[in-house]
Amino acid sequence: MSTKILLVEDDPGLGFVIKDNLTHKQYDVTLCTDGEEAHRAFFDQSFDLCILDVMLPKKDGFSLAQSFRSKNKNVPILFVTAKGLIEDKITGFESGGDDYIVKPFSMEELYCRIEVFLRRTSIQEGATSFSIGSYQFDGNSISLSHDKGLKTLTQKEAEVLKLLYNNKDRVLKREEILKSIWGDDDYFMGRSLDVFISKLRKYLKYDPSIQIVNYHGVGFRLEIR
Amino acid sequence: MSTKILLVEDDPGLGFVIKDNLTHKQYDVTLCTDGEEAHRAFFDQSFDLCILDVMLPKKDGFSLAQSFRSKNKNVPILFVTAKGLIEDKITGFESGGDDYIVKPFSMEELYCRIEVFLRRTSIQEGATSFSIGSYQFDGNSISLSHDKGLKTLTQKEAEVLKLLYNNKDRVLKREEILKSIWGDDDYFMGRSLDVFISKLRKYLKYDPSIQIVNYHGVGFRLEIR
DNA sequence: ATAAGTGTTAACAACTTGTTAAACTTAATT
DNA sequence: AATTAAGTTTAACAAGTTGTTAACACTTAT
Repeated sequence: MSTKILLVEDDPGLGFVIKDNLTHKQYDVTLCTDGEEAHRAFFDQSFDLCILDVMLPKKDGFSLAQSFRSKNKNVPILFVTAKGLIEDKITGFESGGDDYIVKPFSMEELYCRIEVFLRRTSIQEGATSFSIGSYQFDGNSISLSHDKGLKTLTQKEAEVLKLLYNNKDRVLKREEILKSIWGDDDYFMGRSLDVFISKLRKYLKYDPSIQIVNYHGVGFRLEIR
Repeated sequence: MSTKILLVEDDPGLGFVIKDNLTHKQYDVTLCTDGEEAHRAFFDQSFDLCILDVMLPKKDGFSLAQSFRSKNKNVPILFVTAKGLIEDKITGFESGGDDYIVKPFSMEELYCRIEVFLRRTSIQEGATSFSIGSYQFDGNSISLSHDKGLKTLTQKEAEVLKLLYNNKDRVLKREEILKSIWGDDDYFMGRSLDVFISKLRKYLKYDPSIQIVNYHGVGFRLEIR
């Protein structure tokens, strides 16, 4: 299934060009030319990514984004802005995963941004329930079950475990984990992460084929043999 | 070690302001006011990112970028352009990882771009893997594998090996290696480098067609026959 | 022949990580 | 409003890893 993109752009010419280009790149693009139409589309369907022009006729991109968030806290939103009303608002909004692009931009640039953006968020998403060795993680009750018993994880324990699981094929840099879960990266957050790794190892100790391996000075990798 | 940025901007006032701002953000900025100076700096040291004004007195930003690429095919370059000569040329250049920013821009915006940019390239970098003779280097787990076994390298060992590999067609000056990996160049760092070369040779000894050759008084070159 | 540059090893200092426990924060309950 | 409880962060210390330095042997250039 292809990636669904909601594109909101009031200039019909530009909107068409962008949609056309992205469609050729195999994205499934829905184009809306005003805020209300976009609102309906968003609450009607589900999208992997939204591209919002900040300056729209009735409802501006920011308030639109705000209402999107009430349905889905995680949709990545890429704002399109003209020079001028840039950062103050954008950085203020900054719902974590969002990004922006300044007009005029090339299609190539837009395409790059989208790719980077989707990769970034897909890393975080991934499966919500999964089996890991002889354990079973249920993303709904955020609990780990095993013959030996069931342990309900805390929110953060679950986030760390999910992130590790969704990247079990590679080494996650400490910085990546911290930015992704703690939102920032300082010495104490780093120590906090170590505490969580320590806890997770304890929870997972009944299956020695599961190892959270440290790469000194780099980060961690979940290995399941 | 902080991120090294080469900033090329002919307007001394603007150049100073940008440098000053970025310096406060903990970047290590080298400012050049013309193309020739920039060229020297680039071939003398090594940078994590270049910010090039497109309109420069003698040599314009694009041809400068082209010559930068002859030394290093991977440096991310952020072009600064004035309104007008934007996309056609830029998209034409399109060396993959490059980006551009339109004047006038705010420091905040520049800062955002740099961050996104560096994050993008650092994610790609980590995954650098290559085969070297009968060895395989995995940039993710920073390990060297061979029939004879697997050796996980340290961060610095991996950095030195990667640098050598990426420049296997030429002699790397000691100074270049030191500035690039140690960030500076003094007697003891030089001795430290020798220790690392020694270690790498030991790790690579099972394939005699791989040689780290010393060029007396100059530097090293990785040769794979 | 001499001085400067390089190869190698090993000891030590600096830093990173693992772990436990105490301190703090927040939200719910009495 | 005070008490409890759960979750997270900070502190402390032990253990492990890495980078630098010093020392000495060897090589290259003058």
